[in-house]
Amino acid sequence: MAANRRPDERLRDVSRRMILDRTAGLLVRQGYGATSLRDIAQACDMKAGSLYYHFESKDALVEEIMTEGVNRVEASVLKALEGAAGAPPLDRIRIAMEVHLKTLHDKSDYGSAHIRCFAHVPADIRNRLRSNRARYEEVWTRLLSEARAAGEIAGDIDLHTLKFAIIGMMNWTLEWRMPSGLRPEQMADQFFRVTFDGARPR
Amino acid sequence: MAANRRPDERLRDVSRRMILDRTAGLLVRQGYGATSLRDIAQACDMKAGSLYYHFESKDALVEEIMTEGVNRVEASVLKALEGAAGAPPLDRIRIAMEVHLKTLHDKSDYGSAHIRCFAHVPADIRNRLRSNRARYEEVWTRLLSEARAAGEIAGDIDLHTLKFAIIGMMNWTLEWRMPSGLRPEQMADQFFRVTFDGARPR
DNA sequence: GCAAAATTATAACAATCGTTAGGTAGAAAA
DNA sequence: TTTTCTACCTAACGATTGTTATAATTTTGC
Repeated sequence: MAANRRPDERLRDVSRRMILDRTAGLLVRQGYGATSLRDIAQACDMKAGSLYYHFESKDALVEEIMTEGVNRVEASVLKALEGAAGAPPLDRIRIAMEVHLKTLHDKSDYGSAHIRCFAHVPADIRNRLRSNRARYEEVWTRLLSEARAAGEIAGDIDLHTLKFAIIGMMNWTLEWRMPSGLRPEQMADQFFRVTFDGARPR
Repeated sequence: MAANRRPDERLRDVSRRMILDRTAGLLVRQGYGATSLRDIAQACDMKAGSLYYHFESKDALVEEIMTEGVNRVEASVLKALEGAAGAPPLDRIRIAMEVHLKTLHDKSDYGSAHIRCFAHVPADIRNRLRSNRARYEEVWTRLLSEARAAGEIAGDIDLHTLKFAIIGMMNWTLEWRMPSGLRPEQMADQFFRVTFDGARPR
């Protein structure tokens, strides 16, 4: 297969990226256990054995996808926050929400694969992924701490719970099945409004 | 194995319940794909073939657990709501939150198994489970509609999004790994406060 | 165009999967 | 006691799993 590719990138890299991309899609739709190497190979127009030229094992392939899943979200959020360095804490939080949701719902499946498969992946992988998760969660811990320091969060709100509430409602959007038609920016807007202003009329 | 049992319940029922209970635990911890019938049998001090005396197939066993998962949560919530029939809409929502969280975090694993495994279970099972989910979600749709009718929810809040936000943050508590030490009632309290009053100081 | 290197295919392996048929031990019923 | 039924076991089945060694095929460098 002679795919179009820039002369400076090796076929190796193209195939490797394709395998990662398509496997991520299968992981999201079928889960870790139900996605066999033969499924993956078929999705890549290859044979199962050939995958071992690119990856040491199925688990190594899956782990790379899931690690990249968190890393992509974190990188997007951090980049957006750099662009809003001096902004008020609550604005920064709203931006982080929007970027998190946008990244989760873009056409790539890395972030979704991480969220969907985390609980079902072998224990040793899961343990290594935990540190990734923890590192990204610290971004939110920091955002919320800054908002509190600025007096923007009431004293009786537990920041730890608030962090999980925000992350939880965002990640759960992957379970939305209906044709909600809501775009990530609109979700972020609603989520921000609910979380900080409250659903009650003021 | 002659376990203690009331004379009017057959050993059949006891074993069946034990299989359901322990399989639910395995599903939560390992996922659908990684939980084999031999795993299940071992957890029940039985052999794999014997499971077919009680269940028609692995999928029938799993489906029963996951169906019961939603049904238990729904039944608990509905019962609690009956007990608070005349209460203000927002109080009823707070009660529903508390019971939902309590049921998810009690010692049985049916609800958690449903949430954890839904995305990875065979498609035909998932399709049948969808109607269960939908029926329970209607409880929340109704709760929120009543609150809006009572003027307790601001006009620019999308009820559909709010519903998923609440359910999402509650179900995501299953992913909390840390020793948060927070009891379900405290989670419910925090979630209710954030969702309806907002994290901002008033 | 030719040799070397890079990439994929082939074909099998041991292990494990869900499932089934037939057998067995013990309790209940007669 | 004898018979019947209940609950489980044994042992295997075909299919599928991740994985590997080896062979075939492209692609690249000269």
